Amino acid sequence: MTLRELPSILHVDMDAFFVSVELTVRPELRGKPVIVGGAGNRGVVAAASYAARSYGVHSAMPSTRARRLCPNAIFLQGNHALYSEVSKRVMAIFGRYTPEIEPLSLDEAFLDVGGSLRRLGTPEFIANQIRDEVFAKEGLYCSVGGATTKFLSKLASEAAKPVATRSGPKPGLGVKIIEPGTELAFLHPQPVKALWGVGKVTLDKLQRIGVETVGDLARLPVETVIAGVGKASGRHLHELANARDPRHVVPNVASKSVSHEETFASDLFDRSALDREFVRMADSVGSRLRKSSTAGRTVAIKVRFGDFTTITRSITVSTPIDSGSEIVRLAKSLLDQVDIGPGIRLLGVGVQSLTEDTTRQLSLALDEQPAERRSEVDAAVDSIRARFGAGSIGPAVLADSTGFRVKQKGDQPWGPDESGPNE
DNA sequence: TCTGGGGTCCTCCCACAT
DNA sequence: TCTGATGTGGGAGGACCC
Repeated sequence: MTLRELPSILHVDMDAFFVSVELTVRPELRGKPVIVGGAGNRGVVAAASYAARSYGVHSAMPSTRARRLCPNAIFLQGNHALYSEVSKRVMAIFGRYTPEIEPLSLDEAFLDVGGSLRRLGTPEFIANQIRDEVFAKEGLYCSVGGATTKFLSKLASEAAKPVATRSGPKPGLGVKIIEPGTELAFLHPQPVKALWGVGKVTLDKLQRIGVETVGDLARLPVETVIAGVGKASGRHLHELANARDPRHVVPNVASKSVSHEETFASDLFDRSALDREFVRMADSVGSRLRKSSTAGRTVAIKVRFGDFTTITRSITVSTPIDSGSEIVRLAKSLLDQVDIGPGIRLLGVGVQSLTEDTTRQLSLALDEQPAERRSEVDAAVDSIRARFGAGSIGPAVLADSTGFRVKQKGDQPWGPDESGPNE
């Protein structure tokens, strides 16, 4: 086998990442059922220790249910900034093995080590080195999968993970490499739910045409799959089921949107309260856009009512914007068209159609602050925050006795706490 | 059971331009 | 000038991912 044919795409997945990071700073919780997530009635589980998982708790589960399943679970609110910092250090470790890194989230990434094989050794050797180094430097375990395609390497890392059983966690392989020629033997017995892109709805559709395993799907004519689940998804899933996945590892993928949304501890009925939330969220979105030197032309709002029905409204303008006040103005105009009578459970605002062109439109409206003046103000605010912290300055409407209650990414990541409405 | 937050991508519909 | 086909962009909703 030549170097080119080796399974050089690795997928590295941290094991129970958020919980494991917490345990490095709170070792007294080791072995206990620990849950990172929203502890309030509207919260969800973001990560569960293997001890908690043995009670049936898993991520994305409503916290109320998790508490019922595991009454002695220890809930931690989570520390997004810390996880983000640890994640950066872990990614830097990956960088010692290859520059071709595509992070998927804080706790997982694809690595193409094809260019490092001659220097460092086989994919399996590199995978083991990465595991050892991450554990030695950060005290965290990860599972690594290797294959000739991204999708298979992801499935392989899944197969290498520890498993929670009633009698406690069972260690996994740690590293699983799918050798060329054995792909279909590995893939076809798996449940079709294992395919990337098969969720509840698609699973129902596939089951209706008699598909239970990946092998079942692979053996069907592609036209049958397309008739069952639609064109794009049908073609894509059929390719994956036959172990064909041409996607490459792409480092530095630019974001396509920036948004902030929040579920309130109790539904809001008051438009002025919702407007204040918009100011807070838009301030955060604008600040993140400017930090990444991007701006966007489309402002979208998301509204979820008390009965969980969700609507979105959006508006596209001719010139990219990155200023909180402009985002608020457009978001409010969108919300004005919505009947808030039933009560609002969640409110969100985001900016899409991002571009690096932050050229500003000169304002023609007499009652508005000119755009060029606004950008000077934003720049001043950004530099004050960089020096004195996020809460040192903000829109006047957000001021209280303790400073400015500005929003930052990950402030309230897994639902509102128990302390009542977010006011 | 009762459902978070931050994203991406797809589909459908509509308006408009060619 | 009218009509239909086609492409494109915007808007909305939904599925899915971690």
